[in-house]
Amino acid sequence: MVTIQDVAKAAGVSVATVSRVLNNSPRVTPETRMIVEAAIKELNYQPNLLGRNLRRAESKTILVLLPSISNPFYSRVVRGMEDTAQKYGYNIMLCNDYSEAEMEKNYLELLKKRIADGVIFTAPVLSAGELEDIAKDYPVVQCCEYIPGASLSHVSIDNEAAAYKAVKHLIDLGHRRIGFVGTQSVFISAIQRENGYKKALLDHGIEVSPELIQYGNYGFLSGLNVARSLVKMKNRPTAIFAISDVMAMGVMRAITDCGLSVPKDVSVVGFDNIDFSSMISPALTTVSQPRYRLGQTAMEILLEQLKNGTREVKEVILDSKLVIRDSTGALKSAYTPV
Amino acid sequence: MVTIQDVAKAAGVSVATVSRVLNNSPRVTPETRMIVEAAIKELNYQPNLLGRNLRRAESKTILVLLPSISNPFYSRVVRGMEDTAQKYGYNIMLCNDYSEAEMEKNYLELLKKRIADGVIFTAPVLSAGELEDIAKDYPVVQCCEYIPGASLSHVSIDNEAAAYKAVKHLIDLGHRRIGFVGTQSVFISAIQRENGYKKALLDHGIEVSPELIQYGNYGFLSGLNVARSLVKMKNRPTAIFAISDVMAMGVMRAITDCGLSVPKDVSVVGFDNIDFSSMISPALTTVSQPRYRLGQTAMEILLEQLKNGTREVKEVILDSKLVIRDSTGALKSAYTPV
DNA sequence: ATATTGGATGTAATCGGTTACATAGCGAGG
DNA sequence: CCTCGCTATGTAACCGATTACATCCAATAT
Repeated sequence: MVTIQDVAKAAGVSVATVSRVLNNSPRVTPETRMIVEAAIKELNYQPNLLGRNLRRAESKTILVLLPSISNPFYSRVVRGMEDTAQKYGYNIMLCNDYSEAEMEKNYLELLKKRIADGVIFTAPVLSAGELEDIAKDYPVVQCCEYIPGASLSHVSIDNEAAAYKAVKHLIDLGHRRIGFVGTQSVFISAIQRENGYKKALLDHGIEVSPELIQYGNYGFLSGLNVARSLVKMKNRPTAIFAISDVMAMGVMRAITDCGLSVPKDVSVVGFDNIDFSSMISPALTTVSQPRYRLGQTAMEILLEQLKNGTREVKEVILDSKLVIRDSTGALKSAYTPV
Repeated sequence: MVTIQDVAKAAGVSVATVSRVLNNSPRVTPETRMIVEAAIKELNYQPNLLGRNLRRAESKTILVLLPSISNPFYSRVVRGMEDTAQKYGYNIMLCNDYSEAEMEKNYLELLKKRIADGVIFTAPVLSAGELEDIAKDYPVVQCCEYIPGASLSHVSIDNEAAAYKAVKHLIDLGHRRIGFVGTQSVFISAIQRENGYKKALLDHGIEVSPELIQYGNYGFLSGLNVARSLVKMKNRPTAIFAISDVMAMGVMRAITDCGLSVPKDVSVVGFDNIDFSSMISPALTTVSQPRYRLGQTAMEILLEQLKNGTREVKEVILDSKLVIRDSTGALKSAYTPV
C-alpha cells in the first residue's frame, strides 16, 4: 500500500508538504506542488482515510436509518440525502432497521465507535428519551416520521392536512360513507392521517362511524383483509382512504375480489405516491410528498449542525399535494345533495 | 470522548491490559478482567474503530453496489448480505450506482481509501478489465448480474434455463405466438433470458419471429409502449414473456388499455417475483430467484476470500423456480394440437 | 538459598495521516 | 553588512487503538 511517506520520498519533500498539497494549503510553492502532484499521480496515491479521520476525529459519514429498502417510499428520500451529502464531501451509511429497536440501537453504536458523525432517522421506533440521549452527543435529524415530544429537529409534511385534502376530495365527489384503513402504530403519520380523516368528515357534517375505521399493519395483505370486512358490510362505504399506497393496493384487491370495481363501486385513495401507484390499474389517487426535498432538507440541517456544532432544533414542514388518478370517481348511486 | 487510556486509568492497569480484555486474550487474570470490564461499563466505553481499524489495516465494512434501492428486486438480496456480514462482524455500505460507471468508480475509491475491505457488485456497468483491475487488489464478488469474460467470482441463477421454463409454461398452455419484451442492455441476464426464450420456441418447433421481439429499458413505461405495438398487431401474440416484473406490469397495462384482458386474451409472464407481482391483479406469473441466498452466498464467498487472502474464482449457480399465478391461462381461441 | 520458568502486566513502537512548532533561506531596510 | 521578518519546508507530537518485547513476580526445581 502506498502511503504519504512514499509520496514524500518520491517527491523529495517531507510528509508535511505532501499533506499540505493534499489539503490545498496556500503555503506551498507552485513548483513543489507540481512535483508532489506528479508523485501522487505517478504512485496512484489515495490518502488512507482511517488515518486522516482518526486524526481529525471525524468520519465524514452520516448514518441513515430506514425501516427497509423494500419500502419504495424512501428511495427518492434517500436520493435527496445522498446528493446533498456528496455535495459536502460526506458519505451515507444506509441501514435497514426493520423497525426493531434493537437494530436501531446497534447501528447507533456506530456513532460512538466513530464510524459515523451523525444520524438521520426516517421512522424511529426508539423512544423520545432514547433519541434525546443520542442528540446530547451527536447531531440527529428526523425525516418523515418524528416523535412529537422530543426536542429534535425534524422535516416532514403536515400529514393531517394532507389526509384532510385526500378525504375532502372524496367528499367533493359526493361520497358520504368513507372508510378508513390505517394502523395503530407508533408512527405519528398514522395518527395524523387518521386525525385528518376525522376532521374532514366532521367539518363537512359527516359522522365518524367507528365501524368504518379499520386497522392493519401497513402490509398489502393486511390492507386486503381489513378492507374485505369493510366491503362485505351490508351498508358498505362508497370510498376508502388508506394511509399508504401498499395498503390501498390491498384495498383495491379486496374490492375486485368481491366482484366490485374501482372506482365505479368504491373509490380508493392512497398515500405516498410510490412508483407502483401509477403502474397499477386503475392508477391510484394518492398523496404525493416532496420526497427528494425531504431527504435533502434533512441532510442539510444535519450537516449544518455538524459544521456549527450547534444543536438548534429546527422543524420544517414541506408541502404535499393530492394526485388525482383513476381510482376515485363521483358517487353516482344517488344524487346526494352536497 | 472516553478512550482506552481513561479506562486504563480508571481500572488502574495499562492500556495493553485493557486492549487484551477487549480482544479476549487469555493472558489476563479473571480478577483484572473483572476490574477492567467494570471500568468499561462504568465509563460506558466503546473502542474507537478508527484507531483500531487503522492499526489493523482493515475496516470491517463491505461495499455493496446496486443500481438503485428503488429496484424492489434487491431488497431480499441485500438482506441476505446484511445478515451474513453481521454474523462475521462486518458492516455493509449500501451504494446506489444508478447504473453509471462514474458513480461506480467513485464508490470504488472507498476501497483504496480503506473505508471498505471488499466489494460486491450486483449489476456492474464497468468493463471486465476495470473489474479485474479492482480484483487484483481487493476481494470482489458479482451477485446476480456478472460479466461472462471476467475471471471473477459470481453467484447467480441460470437465467437461460429459467426463461426457458417460463416460456415452456406458455407453450404447454397451448400458446404458439409468444411475444418477448426485453432490453438491449449490457446485463447478461437480459441476453440469457432472450436466449432461453428463443431456445424454448425452437425446441418446440416454433419459429422465432423478429417482429415479436421488442426492446425497452426495464421501465414500466417502456414495457407499456413496447407491448402496445405487440398488442396492436393484426396477428397479435396470445402470450408475452417479459424479462422483468416491472416491464410485465407495463405489458399488462398495455393489454388492458387496448380493451383486452389478462389472461383471457393475452397471457403474461414476468421475471423476478418482486413483492408487487402478487399484489396486482391478476397476480403475475413470474420466475422466482432465491434472492436471500444469492446475497448470502455472495457475501460468504467474499468474506472467505478476505479471510484466506485467496483470490480463487468461484462460480455459483442457484436454482430458480416458476411461480404460476393468475396472469397466464390456457389458449382457448382454438384447439391447437400440441 | 538460588536459579529457572512461565504467566501477568507494562512500556513503547506502530498504523497513516494532520498540524503546531521549529528552522532555514531570502529579500528588504537601515 | 546586519538584522528583521516573512515564507516555504521540515521535525515531531498526536489521534486511539494493537502488539512485540521487556519486566516483574511467584512458584518450582536443584
